[in-house]
Amino acid sequence: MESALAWEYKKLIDELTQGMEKAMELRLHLYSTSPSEAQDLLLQKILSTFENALFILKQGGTIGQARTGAPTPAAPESSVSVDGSPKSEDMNKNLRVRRDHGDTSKRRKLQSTWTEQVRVNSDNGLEGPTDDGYSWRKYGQKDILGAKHPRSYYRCTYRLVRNCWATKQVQRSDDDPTVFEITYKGTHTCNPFSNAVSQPASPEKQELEDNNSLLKLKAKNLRVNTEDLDIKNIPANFSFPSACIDRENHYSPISALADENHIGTYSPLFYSPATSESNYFSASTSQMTSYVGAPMQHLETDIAEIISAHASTINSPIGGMEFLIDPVYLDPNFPFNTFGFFT
DNA sequence: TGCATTTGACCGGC
DNA sequence: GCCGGTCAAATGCA
Repeated sequence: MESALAWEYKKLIDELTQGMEKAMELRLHLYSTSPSEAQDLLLQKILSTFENALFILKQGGTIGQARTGAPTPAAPESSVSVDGSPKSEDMNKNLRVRRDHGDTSKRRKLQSTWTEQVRVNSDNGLEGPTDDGYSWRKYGQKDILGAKHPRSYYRCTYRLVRNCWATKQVQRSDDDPTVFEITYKGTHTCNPFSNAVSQPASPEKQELEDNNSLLKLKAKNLRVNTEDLDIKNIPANFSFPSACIDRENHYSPISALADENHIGTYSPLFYSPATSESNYFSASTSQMTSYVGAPMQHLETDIAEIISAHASTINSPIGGMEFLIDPVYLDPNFPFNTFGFFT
């Protein structure tokens, strides 16, 4: 009896996942023909419906708890530790200032984790898995015992400036080098509502805002990518716009990809070009930085101390909203007419 | 020059 | 003591 239920449960998830993947494919095709905003919105709603259903299933019906129960990102280790006093042993060694790993590991323990496998097509020169819509910065690589390939560690680019503690690990499969196992840890909080720092409008961003067809621009990028998928020598600097930036711009054409983080069951469809497994992500970071117009490293190192104390406070009510990036999730009172949101 | 990546060292858990 | 995960200085790149 239980096994039958389990089978039905699994079947249901499979079906929903398949439906979601097909919707994603449809979106991909749609973007190759410059979709209208209404079409895009409709697709987002379709995807959100699938996401909701999958999420509810996976959470055993405790969607509310799951959404709000996602670990609220803890504040950075404190403003003191960012530039803070080095530990004595460090002082005795090479003067490197280190953070309190204890807090980090505690936070990691609290974070939700899920894994997905992504196959890439090495024939067309794509050696890395997908750009999942977020902006990642690589912060480490390790040789793993028993693994043929090193594991790469990524964290959200906006970790400190927006207190977003999402990380992911990417490991190339031993058996099939075209398969990457991506482990996500934590959820993104780098949405527009959690702006701890108001980003100055860069010329590019202003141009985007002045240009009333941000959507078309995004679609154009998407179209370029889909075309490039069919050719070799894909421009190394191409990638999808980041969902973070999309959110910054109040637009999330790939929000479903972003939300896959909360589903983790279907394979993303968008592949980023890459030269190696260690740098295949976030080819769009420079592109995105141009949107943001903020020197991230400086923000991280210089402003982090300033904002870190406030970020948790600012973000705390937002932490539970990290699943709300799709309209379906949004509170009815959410200001859809916010500048640039679906406009 | 600014930013992302690389890489060796460090830390906590087991 | 080993190992995975993270940090941050050094390096590379546009």
